[in-house]
Amino acid sequence: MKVPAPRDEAELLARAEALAGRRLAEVAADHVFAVPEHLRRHKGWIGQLVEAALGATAGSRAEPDFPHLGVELKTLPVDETGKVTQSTFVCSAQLDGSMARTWEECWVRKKLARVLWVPIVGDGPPGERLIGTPLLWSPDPEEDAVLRADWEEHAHLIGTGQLWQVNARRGQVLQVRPKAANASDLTWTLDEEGEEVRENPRGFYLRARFTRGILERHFF
DNA sequence: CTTTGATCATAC
DNA sequence: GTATGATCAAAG
Repeated sequence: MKVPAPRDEAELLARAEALAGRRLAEVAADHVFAVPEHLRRHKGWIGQLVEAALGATAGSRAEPDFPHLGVELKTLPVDETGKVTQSTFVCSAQLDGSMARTWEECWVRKKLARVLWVPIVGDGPPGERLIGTPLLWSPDPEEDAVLRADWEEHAHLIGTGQLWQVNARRGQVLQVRPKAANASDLTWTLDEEGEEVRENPRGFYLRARFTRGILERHFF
């Protein structure tokens, strides 16, 4: 079943709400997706399935899932009580000096400007997991402020060649972690002297605490 | 139980 | 190599 792109936010949200309560195996059957026994070798399976079910324009392009709506789709793994259990990847970090200089123009802020969060309940076999109640969200002023503070700290260190000081312990809600096929995957970055050196690619992630707070504030 | 650092699949 | 989609698994 091929789903056309949603016309507007209301249609997108309505579709997502219609999926709530369904098992992933049912949704997969509708869209001719094979259901893996576990996600060990299929880590992006849930996200891709939900994209198909909602009519996202799939692909590896650097734009929102719904370009005409400016909406990004993120699945959120939660336990039976609705608590988010994992961090959420936002975007990769530009280590080569081409990173945005201000929060206003950075990728993190653009990506998080409008997000459709779709909770996925359970950690058992993927097909048995349930789709939860979706939430169409934008950061409120407090959330934007804390994200900005974290981003500016990371951006400053990366921009001044101090990547070695950046690890996952930094950032209240936005952290920087490896993002690669494996630890031997290297990209170029600049050290403190401006010399090109090889480093592991990194990405920006939202701590589970942050996304947990978003769901709690809206549903409890 | 939670978090950090590492890893998996796929398209281009 | 870059991007998309994330979860795994060891360590705290």
